[in-house]
Amino acid sequence: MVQYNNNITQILLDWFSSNARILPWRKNRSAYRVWVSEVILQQTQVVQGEQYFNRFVSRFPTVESLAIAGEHEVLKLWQGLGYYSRARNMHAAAKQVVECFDGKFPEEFKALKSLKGIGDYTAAAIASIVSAEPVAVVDGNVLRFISRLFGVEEAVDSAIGKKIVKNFAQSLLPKANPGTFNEAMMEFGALKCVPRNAQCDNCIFSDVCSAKRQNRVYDFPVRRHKTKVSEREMHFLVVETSKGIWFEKQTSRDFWKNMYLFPFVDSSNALLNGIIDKYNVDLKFEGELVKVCNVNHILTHRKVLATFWKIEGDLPEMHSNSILVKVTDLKSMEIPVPKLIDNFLRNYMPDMENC
DNA sequence: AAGTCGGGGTT
DNA sequence: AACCCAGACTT
Repeated sequence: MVQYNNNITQILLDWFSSNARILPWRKNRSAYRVWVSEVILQQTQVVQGEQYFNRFVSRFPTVESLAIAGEHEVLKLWQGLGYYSRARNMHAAAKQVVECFDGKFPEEFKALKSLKGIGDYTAAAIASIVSAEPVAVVDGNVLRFISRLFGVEEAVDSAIGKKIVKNFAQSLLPKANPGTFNEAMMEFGALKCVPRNAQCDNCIFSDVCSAKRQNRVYDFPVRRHKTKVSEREMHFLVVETSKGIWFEKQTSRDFWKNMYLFPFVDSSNALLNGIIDKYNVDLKFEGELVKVCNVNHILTHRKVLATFWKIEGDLPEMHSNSILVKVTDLKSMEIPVPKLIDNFLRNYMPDMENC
């Protein structure tokens, strides 16, 4: 078995040495840069994350520069990438590094896990790649690759199933350059051992792969969890005042936390009074309430049924979470907004300029 | 252990 | 439509 595993390890390393993609975080390596790349790539594909990585390290080349930035600027750089808690946690972690680690980014698994937003996967990735700590990573690619290779029948979205995969991955991990091997497993899962239309013909593991030998490649990885998608009605009010459009920062436990939205309520019944009550503002409106459009915005666990309304008015007093943005500044504004709002601004605000 | 959190791509 | 992506946090 040991010899068997050594062969698998070496075959994968050989494959990686001639098939590794050239990616921006694979040069000028540092714990900081690897950290940025790993967090961006959480639940995010490489092609989507690449440009975000370049912009992020260009604006924040060091952990200190990130720590002293304002959160809204960090979120603005993250805009469009989703899972915005990653950006908020990174900002908090940067401050932790400055305060608790004297500004030097930690490189050991245990220390890394003490930072906000760094769990088992990210700590193992950074520790193995930067300081050659022999800890195996388990991400979506590894779950698929290992569960197929060894025919893991246990559900990988259970604690026991994940542990089984982790143990297999750890058993394959070489003591020399464990980070390279971790990257190789993920690269193989991303390029060859893909979810559908896996490239099993001429696969370098076709003779040893349990799933392939059983002709059950797509039975793995076993998952039991099925995602439930709930619907959520949101009625946004676009208030055009003489000083600009009214935006509100999401501060509740609701999603899109700390991003900016138009003020909204869940029901169109008594919309204006609902807004006035919810945000406790003295909104002086004039003219008619006009429905601009309906938009169905699909998220992973939610279907947002959005309706955008507009009205002209004025806000005599504003609280700290309110902001007015001039119509002419909308396209270059500094406040972070989710994709739903960004799409609305790009698709419908030109019409409003003509109103 | 289960629920929550975005957005884009593939099939 | 359903599933997946270099997952982590809260309850």
